[in-house]
Amino acid sequence: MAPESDRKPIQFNLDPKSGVPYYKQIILQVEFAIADGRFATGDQLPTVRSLAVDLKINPNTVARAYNELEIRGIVNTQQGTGTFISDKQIKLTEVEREGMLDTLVRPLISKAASYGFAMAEVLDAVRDAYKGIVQNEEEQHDIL
Amino acid sequence: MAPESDRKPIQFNLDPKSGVPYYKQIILQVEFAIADGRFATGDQLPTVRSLAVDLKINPNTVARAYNELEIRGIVNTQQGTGTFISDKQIKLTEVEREGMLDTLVRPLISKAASYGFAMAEVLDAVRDAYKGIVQNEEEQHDIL
DNA sequence: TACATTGTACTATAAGACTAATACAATAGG
DNA sequence: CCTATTGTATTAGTCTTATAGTACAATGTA
Repeated sequence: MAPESDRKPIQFNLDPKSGVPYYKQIILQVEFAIADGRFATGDQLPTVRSLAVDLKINPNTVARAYNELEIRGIVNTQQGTGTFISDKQIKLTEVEREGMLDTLVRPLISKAASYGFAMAEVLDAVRDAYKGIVQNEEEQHDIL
Repeated sequence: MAPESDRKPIQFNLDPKSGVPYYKQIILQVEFAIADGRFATGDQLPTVRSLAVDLKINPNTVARAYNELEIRGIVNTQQGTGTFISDKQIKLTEVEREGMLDTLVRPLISKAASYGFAMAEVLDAVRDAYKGIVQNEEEQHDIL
């Protein structure tokens, strides 16, 4: 067989000492890989079993991560076939998008403000973080 | 001038169904009250016991919340006296501040990006959230 | 000192989170 | 159809979290 041996298969790795549960580490790595372009629409994720073997954990743990990703609409999964990055990168209404953003941003702001961070500082930090992500992108000019 | 007794004592309330643990709800409410000016430097928080009675929970749960707040440097606590909003609103070095912000911002960005939110959208959301907070402020050190 | 007020320590327990073992079910392809 | 491959379901074990009960210790003040 000529599998995807020529495509860099994306390196997952787990840090058992981090305190962050395995399934969450997987979710984060997938999210991040999408964000910086290492995963694109339609790409197949490693199979539940292969990734489980690779990471030396139980398949169920991988499955759980994939499941949450599917619930969030980030991946599509089909039994017998595999799990793939969602074609229609999240289908939310504008209202839902706003709400989602608010949900993500609000706790951050609450904490940042009580720590005395000025709005400008937070804005800069956000810009910096995005800069780090966009470095790998090529034809994703306007995410807007 | 208004002594503490007729200053609105800040209304705490808990939502048992939210899934968010009590002690975290208390922490968040204190953080938020600081952020929007309802708590200012030097203010005394309700005593462990009084708040426990008020919320109908165990004093230890309140104590835990106050403890975490103290660890973060947000309040000062003295046995026999009470718990107070920290005078020196967090004493972090610049390096620590940067690291802290990064820690707060990074997960947000990772998620926002994988949901397809553009940087500009996130920036707007941050501005909006800060606007909501600043409404109550008056002569508070300018958040720039 | 005496005492009321404040936070703290220790312990117990119930609930939930996390992972794994194992067996099941759907799909693709010969 | 078979069968290998994929994800799924069920169950259980272990650990951590969250809260409470109860007793202790420090502080301020008369």
